[in-house]
Amino acid sequence: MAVDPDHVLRAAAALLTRKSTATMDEVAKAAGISRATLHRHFAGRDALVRALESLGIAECEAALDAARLDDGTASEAVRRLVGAMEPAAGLLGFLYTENQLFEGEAQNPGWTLIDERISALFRRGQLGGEFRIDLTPAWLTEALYGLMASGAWMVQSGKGAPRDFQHMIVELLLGGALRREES
Amino acid sequence: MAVDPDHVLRAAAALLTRKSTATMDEVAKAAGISRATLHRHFAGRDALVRALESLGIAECEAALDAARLDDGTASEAVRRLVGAMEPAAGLLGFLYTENQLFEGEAQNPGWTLIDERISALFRRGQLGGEFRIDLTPAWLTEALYGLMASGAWMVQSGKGAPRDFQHMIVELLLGGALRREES
DNA sequence: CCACCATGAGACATTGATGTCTCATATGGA
DNA sequence: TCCATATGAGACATCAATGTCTCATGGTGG
Repeated sequence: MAVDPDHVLRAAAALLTRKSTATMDEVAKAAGISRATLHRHFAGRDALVRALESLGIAECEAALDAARLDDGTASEAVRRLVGAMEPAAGLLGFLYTENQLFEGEAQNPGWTLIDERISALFRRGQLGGEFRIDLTPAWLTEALYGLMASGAWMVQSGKGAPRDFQHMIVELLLGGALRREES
Repeated sequence: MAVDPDHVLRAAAALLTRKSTATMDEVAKAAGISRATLHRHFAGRDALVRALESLGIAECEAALDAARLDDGTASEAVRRLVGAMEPAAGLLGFLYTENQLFEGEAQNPGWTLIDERISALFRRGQLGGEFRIDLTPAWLTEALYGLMASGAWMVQSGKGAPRDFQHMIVELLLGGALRREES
């Protein structure tokens, strides 16, 4: 009888990931509940998006924890991170574009934390001589987001296989497109 | 007296790039004309977006032509392409996200042409032994879009300098984050 | 079995954007 | 100068989404 708010959020995320302009009615249908009930749990579209943002932040942090960014080489950590974030990639893409609208409003500080943890990973790789130093950690972080969004889009549109997601992103992000002799 | 439709389009592109949900009223104000006049030139929001899409396609094709993708090494061609597309990167980012809404409707065939030209460039690099072959041209193309969108976002939000745009994208796309002995 | 409570369905007003219309004005050309 | 045309300003109806409300229902716990 009782609606599971988490299930509703996941359904909303799945729908809004594909169609970011879906109405509350469509979200409710996607979650298998009525619009009235949806509105009882989330006071409005803003509240829903904020809840999705919190969910996205939580999943990112869980992925960051699971990836153990301080263990092993930075490259291995990046690979683990991409793999751990794959399930949340679609949601991340939605929030990534959606947050550009919140111009005036303050950005959720959770993102800053996440940015800093990922930037720290790239910085660790640079200090350890593993990563090149002419690309800033901030850019590498942003590029990781962009590549994950592109990867999620490719998988979602059927242009790429889900099993290639991690490989595509990590290989391009770390190795680049150029063919190397040594490898 | 006569309104320059191209000027209106550029103003609309500049605004919608920053705020993709801007109303027709805001677009009109940004272009310095009244909403009535805006509506006289573009029969509605759909028509406006379609016109922007045509503009984006035209600018992309112009950039592709200017970059002379068949000349020199593929790497050099990629570098020229990114530089040539930089002015249109913001508009591209807008259309890239906006077009995800056109689910049912057919995608403008112009994009397919552009995709194919860029894919062909990456394929040329692979056949010439310049690019690695474990990353598909389709993925490299998509990644290029994603990185350009991220780069445009960084520049636009003030987190990155415009003069670094081309370098950031090309170096990451081609060389990757890993430090190389040979270079 | 009964009371309770969450839900579903739908009506309703509100809001914001849109598209259309009219009219006054100003600009440019004949 | 005079006319044609494009524009600006604003009124107006329409539409879609939203938020709120009521009421009936069905499942659950006591």
